Amino acid sequence: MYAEVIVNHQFSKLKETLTYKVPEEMEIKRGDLVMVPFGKNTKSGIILNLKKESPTFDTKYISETLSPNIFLHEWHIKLGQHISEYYFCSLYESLKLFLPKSIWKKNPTKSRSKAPTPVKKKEFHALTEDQKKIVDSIINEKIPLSLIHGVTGSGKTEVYKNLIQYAVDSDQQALLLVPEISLTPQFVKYFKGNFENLALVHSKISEGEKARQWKGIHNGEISLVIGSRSALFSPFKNLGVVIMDEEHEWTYKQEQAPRYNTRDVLFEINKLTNTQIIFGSATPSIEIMQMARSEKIHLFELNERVLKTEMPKIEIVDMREELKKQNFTMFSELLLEKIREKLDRKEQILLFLNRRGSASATVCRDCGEASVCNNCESKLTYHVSKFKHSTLICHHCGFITKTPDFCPKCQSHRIKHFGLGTEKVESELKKLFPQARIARADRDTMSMKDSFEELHKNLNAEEIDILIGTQMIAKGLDIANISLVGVIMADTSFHIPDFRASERSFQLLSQVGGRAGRREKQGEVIIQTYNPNHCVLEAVKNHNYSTFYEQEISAREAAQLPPFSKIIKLIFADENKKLCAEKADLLLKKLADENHQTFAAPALMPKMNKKFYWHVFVQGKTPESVIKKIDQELLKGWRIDVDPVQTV
DNA sequence: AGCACGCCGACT
DNA sequence: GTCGGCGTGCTC
Repeated sequence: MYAEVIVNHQFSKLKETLTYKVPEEMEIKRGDLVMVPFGKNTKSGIILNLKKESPTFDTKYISETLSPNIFLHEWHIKLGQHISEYYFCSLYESLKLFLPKSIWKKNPTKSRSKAPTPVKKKEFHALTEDQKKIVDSIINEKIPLSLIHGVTGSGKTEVYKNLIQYAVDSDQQALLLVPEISLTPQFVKYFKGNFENLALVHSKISEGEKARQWKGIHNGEISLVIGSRSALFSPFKNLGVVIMDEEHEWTYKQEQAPRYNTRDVLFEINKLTNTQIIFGSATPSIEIMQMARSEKIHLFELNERVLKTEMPKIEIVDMREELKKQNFTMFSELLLEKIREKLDRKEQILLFLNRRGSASATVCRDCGEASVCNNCESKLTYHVSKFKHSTLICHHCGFITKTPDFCPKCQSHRIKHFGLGTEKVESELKKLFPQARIARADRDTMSMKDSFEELHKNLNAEEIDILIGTQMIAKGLDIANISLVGVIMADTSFHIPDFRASERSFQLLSQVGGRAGRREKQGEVIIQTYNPNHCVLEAVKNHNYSTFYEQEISAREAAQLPPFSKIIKLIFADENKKLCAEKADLLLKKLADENHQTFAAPALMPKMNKKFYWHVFVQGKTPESVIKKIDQELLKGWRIDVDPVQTV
């Protein structure tokens, strides 16, 4: 008996599967994990097929097998094959997604499994009529793919819980996907009372624990997995339902090879296993809403908040008018007035600015020289309070330097810091409201693992009056006493030259706004901007996803952008600037195809970490066919990003 | 990517 | 004859 084994070798000339002899006494089946001799070493491999015929060349024997207990199910292999074809990676690379490194270790991990502590099941909240309708139809009509479009606070989580409960009760496994690790603890807390055999799966879990979880999920002991996108590849034995919360989040796209998109992998899982898939979001991606509107997936709407509270009242403030009123600060009169009012009423305030640091540009006022990072060719950000001395930090590579006392070019002492960031907002606020307890949440203050949970705790205990933060405070905060959200400058995300800039802005602003007035108090949102007539702001103000969607989808159709076409982005990076441009030019010439648009451009951030970046785009109905025609030699060194989430 | 193999020149 | 330098090609 011979076996075709998917081996982790990196020789492009060699086939992906190598043929090995199966020893007489060894029991092997498709999907089994084995160790095989390769050259002088032993490599790990996965059995793809078995066959009787002897090949024409010499073969070696499989040296050992990790099975029978550890193996991949048929749908894992099928999914791996799909991913490898669709995302242009090797079979081993795609199947590796299912296999934590620790699974290959021979010594069986000591089962440190705590005996499942039987918990008294918490009472389920009674579902509202709307919630119940959704749960019932998904279960009774066995709807394969659904999108729940529900406003913030409409109780999507309770719907998820009921769907998961149903799957678990019918002896199936369930998967709940969340966009970020920092959001998992609160979900775990929420679900722990009801589901004992729960595993929390994400990339930061230790290798030993991963192996233990793997076995538990594989043999069916674990019935609910909560995790980030990598949890998709848990070895479920009998998966009944997958819920993908906050469907629109970009973190669902993997940015290293294989560059898969969670949403699209779920469609494939549904095809392969009939698992029911439920997407949930208050601001669904344009792509998924288009599928819902064209009835490729079922659409459910939850338009009312469970507690019947009103949606927050949103006001747009034109900052140009503030300038005319001689107000040169970053706070409009209205925002200051509201902050005072809320502080008086002992209510909490959230201020949002999607930029950290104190100033985004440092310029010499005599010669105009600006501080630029040598590794990245981008401007350095001025930080005052991060270290003992004020510093200039590169937000791309982490380069840090002391703020110069004089201009390195002309020795002038007249150095000015322009622009603003969260750190600056914090220091200004402290001057204006010295009595208020002010906290800041951005990558500079939240380095520690559980600071987010601690922040949540402090906010709940009302130990913070004003929280200022970057997009990390936009989601996940559910604080009863927050009644005011202020967006310091909404414009930061409008002008990014990406066709999804509007969509992203809409989602971000809606999400931040949703932090206000989540309980009985009426929430208020103040959005400061220099573009008060921007169509995104209009839609955000009126909580009107539909008008935003209509506008956006027709713009996409007119420009034949996704979902009306497909984009593949090819990336080349090298320390040699000229080589990048040449490579791009060469590839572009070969890719030329009358049915597809192709173009090349340096990346928006043309140099990062000493390397220059160039992009080549292929756009059309079937861009993959154009790429498949190109010979491998030419694609050497290029990274391929199918359905890129960023096109700059 | 290593590593063996083999072909050729230099040297005891 | 034989030692070693490096170019070539193989890894089931």
